[in-house]
Amino acid sequence: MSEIQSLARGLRALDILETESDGIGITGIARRINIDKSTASRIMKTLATYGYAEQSSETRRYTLGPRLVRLGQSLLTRTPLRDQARPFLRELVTQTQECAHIAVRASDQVLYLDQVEAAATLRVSTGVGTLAPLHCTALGKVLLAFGDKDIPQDMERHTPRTITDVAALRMHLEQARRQGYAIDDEEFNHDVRCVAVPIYGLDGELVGAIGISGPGARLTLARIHDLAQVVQRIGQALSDRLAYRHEEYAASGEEA
Amino acid sequence: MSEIQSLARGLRALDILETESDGIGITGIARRINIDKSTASRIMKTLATYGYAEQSSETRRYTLGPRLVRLGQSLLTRTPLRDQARPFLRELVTQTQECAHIAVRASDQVLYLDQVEAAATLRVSTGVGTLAPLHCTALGKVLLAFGDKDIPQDMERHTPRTITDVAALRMHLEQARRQGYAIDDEEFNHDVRCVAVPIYGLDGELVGAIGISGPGARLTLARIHDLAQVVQRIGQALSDRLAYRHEEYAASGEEA
DNA sequence: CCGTCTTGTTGTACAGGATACAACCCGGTT
DNA sequence: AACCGGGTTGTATCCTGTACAACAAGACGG
Repeated sequence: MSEIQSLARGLRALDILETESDGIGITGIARRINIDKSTASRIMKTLATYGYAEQSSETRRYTLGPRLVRLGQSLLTRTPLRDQARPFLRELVTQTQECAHIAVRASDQVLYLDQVEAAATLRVSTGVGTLAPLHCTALGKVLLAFGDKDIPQDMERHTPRTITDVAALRMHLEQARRQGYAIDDEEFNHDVRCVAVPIYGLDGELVGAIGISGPGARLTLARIHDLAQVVQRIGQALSDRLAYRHEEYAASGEEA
Repeated sequence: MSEIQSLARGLRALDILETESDGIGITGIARRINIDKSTASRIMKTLATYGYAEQSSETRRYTLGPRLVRLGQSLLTRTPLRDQARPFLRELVTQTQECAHIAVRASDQVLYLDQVEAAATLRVSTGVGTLAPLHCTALGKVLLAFGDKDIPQDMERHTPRTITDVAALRMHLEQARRQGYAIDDEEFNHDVRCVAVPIYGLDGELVGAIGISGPGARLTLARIHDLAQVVQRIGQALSDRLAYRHEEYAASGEEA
């Protein structure tokens, strides 16, 4: 009633296409979402006519369509944050030799907007566009601690160290707020630690988070608190930059 | 009959969201696609539950959802071409001082996978993910001339110089094939010229095109034929690299 | 503070459209 | 030629998407 079936099926089909990088046929899709192949055929045809899917003319198999590139790109570049942050991410990598990430909040998850990878062979790489939980990532905890929205209900456990108790998390966030940064001590992935700090916009409101992550052996707890200073400094610089840009806007855009 | 109405409406809604960067309300969407607001409400709710749209909890307005970032990114990174090509694009920019692009064919259009911008103040910038016609762009004509698929039927006119006659285009492509590169002489945008060459994969099949574009004043017809040599050299280097990489893959057998 | 207007959500009855089944087509294989 | 797996197209049925209306919640202006 409140969810439109055929639309939902089309979206699920897109989800399936994402997992099948070599393309998938009508029959395969029909099986995966338990519908008749004739229905699947019409769904895919509709997706194709709007550019959301594409059908190879020879193998007849479907893949993701070019339209999605544009939509995704449009969303990424929409927030000026991403472009502004790039040089700061790079600086972070050269100073720490670890991978740097920037993320914003998307409903009840962390959305990774961009990353710059470190040169080390062993490194932590999170794909751009990845969604991760708020309660067990450094970036996510920053968004919780320094933002005004509340904590999501379900705190799924990912490792033995994941904080799954609301009260415990609340105290943890309080500490993060005091020290100005949040860390993830193998709470999401085994053997991966992260530090992150908030990024503020022009009016002092939280717009995102920036941080680094690396393998536990290299990013020990002792070292991570040292590196936190570096991350804080660069996060502050980025926030300053964002505020500065805005005044430019305000000055030049006044008469329009 | 062959197109599923409610799915199509959902996709059109996404298209609309792309144009409305500040978000748009239910009523606005309903107006734009001529349906009742109750229907629009349910469509948007479905899109939101699957992450394709997102509703601000305070303004109630909808924007594009985080899911799309991932899908778009997945499609872009799917083809290893893009990552491989980046350094070559950069090299092209330093050698020519013009913007460089890489593109592949997506059904009957050119899909711009990536670009590197030149330093010049006056420059030609085409957004990543942009779709353009095949018959009046240098990249597109390369894909036609060196590929095995046929010429699309409708050749829309964009400038006075656009080639709109099939026979004329066929001859034009024949010439491009002979000289090894294609040019766009203000056939798509006024005062913009481009040169492009094919990129071949491991088995010698066409995988894409790479080229540069710039303002007509700087990229004169005389100069463009000189620069074609540079583009050809770099295109060749990229093709070699792709072939080489493939043998690496086969040898090392990359992990999941 | 109260009407009024706009905007979003939810019930509900109806009919229009999505669905499943079957027939058909097309390439590849035996 | 017969067979088989996979895709497309008709068609009748009934489900589901749709429009209308009522409701809720702000936003405004008097």
